[in-house]
Amino acid sequence: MKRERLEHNFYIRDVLDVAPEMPGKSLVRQFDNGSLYRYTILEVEAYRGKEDLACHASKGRTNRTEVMYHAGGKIYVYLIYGMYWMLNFVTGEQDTPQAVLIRAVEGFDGPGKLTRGLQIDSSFYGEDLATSKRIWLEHATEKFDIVRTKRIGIDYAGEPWINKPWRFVGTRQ
DNA sequence: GTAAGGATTGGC
DNA sequence: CCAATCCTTACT
Repeated sequence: MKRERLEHNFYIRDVLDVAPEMPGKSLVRQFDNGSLYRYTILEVEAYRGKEDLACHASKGRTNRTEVMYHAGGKIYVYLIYGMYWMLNFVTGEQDTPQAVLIRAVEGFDGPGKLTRGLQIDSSFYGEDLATSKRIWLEHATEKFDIVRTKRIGIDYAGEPWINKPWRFVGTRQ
C-alpha cells in the first residue's frame, strides 16, 4: 500500500473538482505525543468564491477570510457558535477564495466532533498541508461512491446557493 | 464601543 | 424545540 502525501497541485484546482475527490482520502494527524493516526474522509462541502453567499469570502477579504484568498493547500479554521472549530482546506488559485469544509471522517461524524476528536483549533489557521508535520492528506487506497446533496445549515444564503448540490458524501464501493 | 448572529451539538 | 458560548462583522 503506497502512502503518498498530496501536494499543492492537488489543491490548486477549482473547489468543485477537488471536493468530489476528497471522500476516501486519508486525513493524517500526528499528535504532540508522537502518535500518528489516519482517518478516512467521508463527507465534505464546497464553498466557492465571493459570489457564493454561503461562503465566508462573500463578506469580503477580512482577517478571518484572508487565507482563503491564498493559493490552495492551506488550512482555514474558524470558530462557530462559540464552541466548535470548523476545519477547511483552501483550494484554487491565488485570489479565488474557495475552501472545502471537512464534515466527517471515519470515527467522527460531524464537523464539530471531528475537530474536537483530532484536537484541531485556531493554531492550525494557515497551516500548509504539503509541508506540515502534524496534519496532511494522503491518496485514497479504496474506491468510494459519491452522493451529492445540498449543503447543511446555510439557509441564510438564499437562492440559488442553498440548492447547490455541493455536499459530497462518500460510501464504500 | 456595542450589538447581532453563526458552515453545530446535545439535552429537554 | 432551544441554549451554550465567543469571535467576527456591521454598524445606532
